[in-house]
Amino acid sequence: MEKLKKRSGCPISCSLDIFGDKWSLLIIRDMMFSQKSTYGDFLKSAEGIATNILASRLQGLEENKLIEKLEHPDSKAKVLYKLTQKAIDLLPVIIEIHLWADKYLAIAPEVKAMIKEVKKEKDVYVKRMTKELKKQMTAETAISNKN
Amino acid sequence: MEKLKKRSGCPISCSLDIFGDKWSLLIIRDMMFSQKSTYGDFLKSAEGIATNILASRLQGLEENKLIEKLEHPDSKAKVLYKLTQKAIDLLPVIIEIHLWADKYLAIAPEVKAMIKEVKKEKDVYVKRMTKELKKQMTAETAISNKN
DNA sequence: AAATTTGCTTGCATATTGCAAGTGTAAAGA
DNA sequence: TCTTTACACTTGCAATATGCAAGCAAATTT
Repeated sequence: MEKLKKRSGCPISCSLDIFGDKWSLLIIRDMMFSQKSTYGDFLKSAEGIATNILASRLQGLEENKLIEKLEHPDSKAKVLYKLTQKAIDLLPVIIEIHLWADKYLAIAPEVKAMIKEVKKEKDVYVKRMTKELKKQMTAETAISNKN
Repeated sequence: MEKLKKRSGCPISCSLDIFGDKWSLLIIRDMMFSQKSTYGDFLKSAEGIATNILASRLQGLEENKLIEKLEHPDSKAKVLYKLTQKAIDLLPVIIEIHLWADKYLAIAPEVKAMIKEVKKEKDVYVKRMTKELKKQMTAETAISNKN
């Protein structure tokens, strides 16, 4: 259980209160770029998140309306996590981090193709990707509405 | 003392390893937008960082070459912290966070003017601001070179 | 010479993280 | 049907990080 404390009215501070940790943006990244959508999917990611931390981050993201829990079409045992528009709109932030990292850090070769594409036409890329994510978003309905 | 562990080759993950916490970006924000440059300045910020945390974050930022320690022109008792180009190039990330926060969070009225300006002409704003920060950057010389 | 400013460090209580193991329900296999 | 297995967590506990208050040394001011 995390507290929804607001340290100030600063937009950066408020934003960091929501996703300013080492894991939240990685979950969103997985959902945006790797079509991951279940608890098990997130556990498989390279960084190796602990199960309890994943649970707590998913809860935080849901509380902050960045993700929604859906019933999985394949099985009742599974839970399908979906990005909200609020999270999709973090794409520009995530893209800018990519560009910065590309400039200053040593990054894995497999992501360089995407970054190259972004560098060519950033706005076009963001718009296209946003549209695509929105399409995925509107595909199913939430179970949390049933409560 | 923080460890420089890299969880993966992902640009987001690597970036979060550097500034993915609740304080680092706030220090950079203070240096970018409020001309803060000393330890005492950072302590005065609205969010209320603890002295030991501030010291540890400044050290981390320096280790990651986002800031440099300079001797303060006014006094030997003071230390002047300065942004590097690497940190200045985080401006687009910070701007995008502002835009996202403006859309989804309740933010203080005093920052709305700046956001409005950004929304009008983002690229122009970023370029102008970057130039200005760079000008400030090239004004003094580092003391860490003396070691 | 004494008091104050400045930039930290130190000690300690509390909170968060990470790891390993366990739990409950649903689905799949025998 | 009975038994595994899959899945999404929860729990306990050790390790680490954070937050608060106090302390401290060097530089500056009074």
